[in-house]
Amino acid sequence: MAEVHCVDCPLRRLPLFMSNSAQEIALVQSFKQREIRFNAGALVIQEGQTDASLFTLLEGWAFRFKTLSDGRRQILNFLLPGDFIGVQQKMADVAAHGVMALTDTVLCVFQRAALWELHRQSPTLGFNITWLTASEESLVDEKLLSVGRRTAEERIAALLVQLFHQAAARQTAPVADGVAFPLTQQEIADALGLSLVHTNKTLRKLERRGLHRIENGCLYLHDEVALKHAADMYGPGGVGGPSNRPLI
Amino acid sequence: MAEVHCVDCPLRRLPLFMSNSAQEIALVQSFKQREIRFNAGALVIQEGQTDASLFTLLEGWAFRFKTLSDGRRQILNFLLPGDFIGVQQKMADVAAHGVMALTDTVLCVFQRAALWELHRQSPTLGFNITWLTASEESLVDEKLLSVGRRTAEERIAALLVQLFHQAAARQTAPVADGVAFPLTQQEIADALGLSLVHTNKTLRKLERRGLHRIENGCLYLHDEVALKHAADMYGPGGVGGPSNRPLI
DNA sequence: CGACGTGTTGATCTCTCTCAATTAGAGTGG
DNA sequence: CCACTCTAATTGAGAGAGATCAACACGTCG
Repeated sequence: MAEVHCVDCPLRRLPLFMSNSAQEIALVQSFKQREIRFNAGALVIQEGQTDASLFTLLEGWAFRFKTLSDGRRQILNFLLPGDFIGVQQKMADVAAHGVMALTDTVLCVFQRAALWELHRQSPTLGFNITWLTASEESLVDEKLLSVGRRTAEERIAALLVQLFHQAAARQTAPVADGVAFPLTQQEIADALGLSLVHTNKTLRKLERRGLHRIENGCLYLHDEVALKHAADMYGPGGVGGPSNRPLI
Repeated sequence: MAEVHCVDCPLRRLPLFMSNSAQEIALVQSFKQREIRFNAGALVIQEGQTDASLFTLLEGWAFRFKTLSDGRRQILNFLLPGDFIGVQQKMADVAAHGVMALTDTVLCVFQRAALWELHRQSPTLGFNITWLTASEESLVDEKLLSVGRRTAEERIAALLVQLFHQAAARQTAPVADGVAFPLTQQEIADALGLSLVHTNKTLRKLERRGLHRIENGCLYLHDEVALKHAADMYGPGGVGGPSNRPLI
């Protein structure tokens, strides 16, 4: 149960993340309080909670979500190792979102003042936080385009392509040509604004057409070009391209 | 055509915005290059453009949007005076969004390096930029909930309530109990992921029920409680509540 | 005065939702 | 080892919210 020192953070070994100076790493370390584990399905942050801690996702997947009073749920985006959690809770004047663990997860917990102190003591890390926040917004933008204007088939195809790249960029041990994919169809549905049943039917249709396969919690893209075409995605479409991203 | 000095920025007189120190204002001023005007409908930033300037919206309304190859358009959020424009363009590794002027607008133009320099030279302003970015993301989150999980009627009601508060908070001269509302129904439709026709029908239904009225480019909420109820909004639901927001 | 943008309304059509039922796998307890 | 239970995936059938098509009204503007 030994906690990782930030210097030895396994995430820093991934090519996705840019390297920090020893000084920056020490600063981040000084704000780390502890690690905390959540089981799959556990609520990390409750909707409406405004005094949540700051977290960094170290292991596992989670997601941000919002719900309506009758239980309808919208998943805002998925969180993967290296993602920063809890910036909005301290800022928002509109009701905040919840965060739920999708798999068993390990999080690094930072004291609440860290957000400000990082800005104050290191402009570079402060800038990185802005970068991460803006970058997460881009993901939500993309999802809003999907949910607002794409058909069910296009939405599913877009999600598969995007998550594949997000997951691949954080994968330490490449599992053949597939990536770990722990989502249930209900979660896919809630992320895309679709019903469970229609999500299933559309997913099967794409699978029968040979574009992808989901098996034993792994996602394989058999025809990424066709998927991107089906999704009307003509950009790079993935996170983790040429440029690196900050790690706090 | 005299350009405003940041010290005399009319926006600072609004109760919505928190006050900055003279030093901070001078710093912001030092990065201001000029003002620029756009006519209604003009493209401020093109989709995919990654070298755009930074702007602050001084007068008028604009919106951020994304489109698919066949022209389907999703409006991501509306921009009102005081909003900061262009942070994502410098950060995103996914294709960026466009920005279009909704009315005739005046923008303050900042040099591109300002984003980093503000962080470097003033942790407070750097923190404010993070705040603004996170706050904008909250708006997109809320819209994603609408588009993904609310019915057409709920979406329209939610949008009316939200825009009413956003507009009211920036209004200098209160126009009776209404606020300026320059949106066409097409733009409302594109913001909510609905068709123009269905938007019109739903809008009329709410209007006939006496919940609101749109007349001569002004929006009046006749029964805000009922609208919030119709929208399934139980939080404060508005931007610009008790706490002030930064102005860059 | 005609062209154009915006708003309005009616009539279909269809994509997606809801309801219902079945299968398969993983645990659990007797 | 075998019922029993629970969750997740799957498939069919019918219903409905919202899309599309088509007309028309109204104001502005060159």
